Amino acid sequence: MKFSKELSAGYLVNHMARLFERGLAERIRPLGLTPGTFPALLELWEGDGLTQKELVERLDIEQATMANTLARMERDGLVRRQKDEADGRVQRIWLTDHARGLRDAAIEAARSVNAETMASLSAQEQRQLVALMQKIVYDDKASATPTSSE
Amino acid sequence: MKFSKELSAGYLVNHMARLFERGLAERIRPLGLTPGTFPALLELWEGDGLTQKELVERLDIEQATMANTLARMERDGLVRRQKDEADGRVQRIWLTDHARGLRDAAIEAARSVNAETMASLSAQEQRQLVALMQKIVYDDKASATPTSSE
DNA sequence: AGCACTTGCATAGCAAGCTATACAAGATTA
DNA sequence: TAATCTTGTATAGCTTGCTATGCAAGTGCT
Repeated sequence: MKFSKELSAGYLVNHMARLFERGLAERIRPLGLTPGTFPALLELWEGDGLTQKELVERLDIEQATMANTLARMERDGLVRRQKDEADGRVQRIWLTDHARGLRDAAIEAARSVNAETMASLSAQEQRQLVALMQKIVYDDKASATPTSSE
Repeated sequence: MKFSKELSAGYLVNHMARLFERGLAERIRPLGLTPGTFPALLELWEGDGLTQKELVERLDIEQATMANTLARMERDGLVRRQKDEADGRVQRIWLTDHARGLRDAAIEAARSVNAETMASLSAQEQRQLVALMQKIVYDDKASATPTSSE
């Protein structure tokens, strides 16, 4: 029974994800950011005051992972967590001015990482790749929310 | 300046890699395996007695990461490390009988994860995706050995 | 032989993912 | 109202990635 890593989607996607993450880490390090905070920052830059639960749902990250990421972000002066006065369990997440100020440079960094890491593909191939990945990521999530059971 | 995570290759590839990894973890847990050992196992199943350095080069993993992964694999009875008698610095990695016996089931698990995670794509789209990822992963490595600049 | 340089691996320490579990605040219900 | 269930976060402990650093074993030079 043969199995070639060069043909395995799982193997390739892991390797590819590491390439992107290394590139991003390198580029946002000067900003004092790390890759793990990026998804949360993207959401919060769109509009903060979200709860942890909202972030978890939007990013498909485990709650415990998000709690830790937010703790690091707070430690590093990127967010503040404020108790919701209506519901004492809820912590709403607010960006600091500092985090707000990093937005443009961070997004420019992400753009350039995307461009460089995909430089071996033509523009059309890049669009194809993105479209295929979207199908997997979003269809997969949909099928994880069954209509009948649960 | 807009930036949509749904269109960002870096964001998508990270998300997709987590989907594959979760699927694989679930399926190989009954075998006592974890996803991080998989690349090394694939190489060693092809032929063991490799050095740590050889694994590092073939898998594009940092040396320290590989050292830790191999230590866990040894702890879990998957490999043995034996000093090379020609060169006292080198540790050659040998699979245990137990690890050898896991091969078929593990590869079957990987195959089924690949199939299920990509189930929202047609067979042709799956081939396309793999081809595009190969271009990025292997061209990228090539271009990291520049001929002229940098 | 003795010195510095290189090479192969290990260790420390951190980020970011996961599961399992704890716990306090709300909601429900007998 | 009191007991129980649910919900939102936090914490513990693990894996897997990374950088930086240490160190012992080879290699080369003089």
